[in-house]
Amino acid sequence: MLSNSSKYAIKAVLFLALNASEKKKVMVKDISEPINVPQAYIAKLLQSLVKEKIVSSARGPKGGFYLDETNMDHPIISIVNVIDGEKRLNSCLMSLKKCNEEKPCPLHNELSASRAQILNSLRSKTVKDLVKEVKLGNAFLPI
Amino acid sequence: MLSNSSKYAIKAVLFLALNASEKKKVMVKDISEPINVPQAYIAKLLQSLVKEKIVSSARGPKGGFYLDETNMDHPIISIVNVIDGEKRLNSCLMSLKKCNEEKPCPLHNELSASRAQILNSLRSKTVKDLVKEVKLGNAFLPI
DNA sequence: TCTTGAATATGATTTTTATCATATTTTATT
DNA sequence: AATAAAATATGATAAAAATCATATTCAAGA
Repeated sequence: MLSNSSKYAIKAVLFLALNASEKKKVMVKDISEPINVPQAYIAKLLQSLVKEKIVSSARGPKGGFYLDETNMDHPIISIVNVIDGEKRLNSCLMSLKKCNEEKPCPLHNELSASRAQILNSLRSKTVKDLVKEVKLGNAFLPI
Repeated sequence: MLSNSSKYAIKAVLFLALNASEKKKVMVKDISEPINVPQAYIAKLLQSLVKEKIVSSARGPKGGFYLDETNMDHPIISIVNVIDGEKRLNSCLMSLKKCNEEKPCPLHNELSASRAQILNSLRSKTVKDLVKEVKLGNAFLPI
């Protein structure tokens, strides 16, 4: 459903949300280690996110990555869309081209509710929402 | 969530359930075309399924693939397990190694219900169940 | 028993995804 | 201005997934 890259990207964004700020930017090597993703790899992903304004960055000394207020309000799905593209989440579980509500595939009726629920969560939950859960102690960000 | 290969395999199995029988075996080329999957590719997938007794086959003239009664009773998840391996469906959405009920990742609480629901469907619905839906006209098997 | 039609076994190729490496650009600090 | 510290751009390599090709084995029918 989600590529490895998307999962890594989500982890990195949440890590930044919890550990960085405009005052305290964090550089790639200090992100890659705690979230356990190769440095050059996460660097590339972060660059894509910066280009789409999901993440903020600054170069040079004292530079690094961080999230500003508007970054915090992005829904999780926007991360996935940047990394995996929009269509990945929209393909039928059985990848039947014609599968839809009128002509559902045999798994459609069975799975569409859960699928919709997942999409809805990814669409409605923002970075800020998830961070709040971690801060409240209802969720954790382990490796 | 499911690989292309798994989706193809499910399609092929359903196609066989609907169009083949011990009396009327269907050969690869007559499967690959209607389900729109390359012949050599689906052949390989079918071979794996035969080896695990999800699908039946016979070689030589009048040979081909088909499902017998016990084949029809397999849950859909067994197809996925053969093609993708068991762990694919069991990895955390964020691929955190330590994510579980006690230490849920920030998406866990949000998504685990839907995930469980999907797994449950794949586990409980058999080939026969899905075929029945198609025969009743509640579902369709288009390309 | 010979021929032919089918699956099967095996492995090669291509494409996609994941990963690694490095030269370039920008910016704070001296 | 010069230096050094960071991201950025670009592209190379590796691994995995998808696809293609073919020689072998088995079974039916003549």
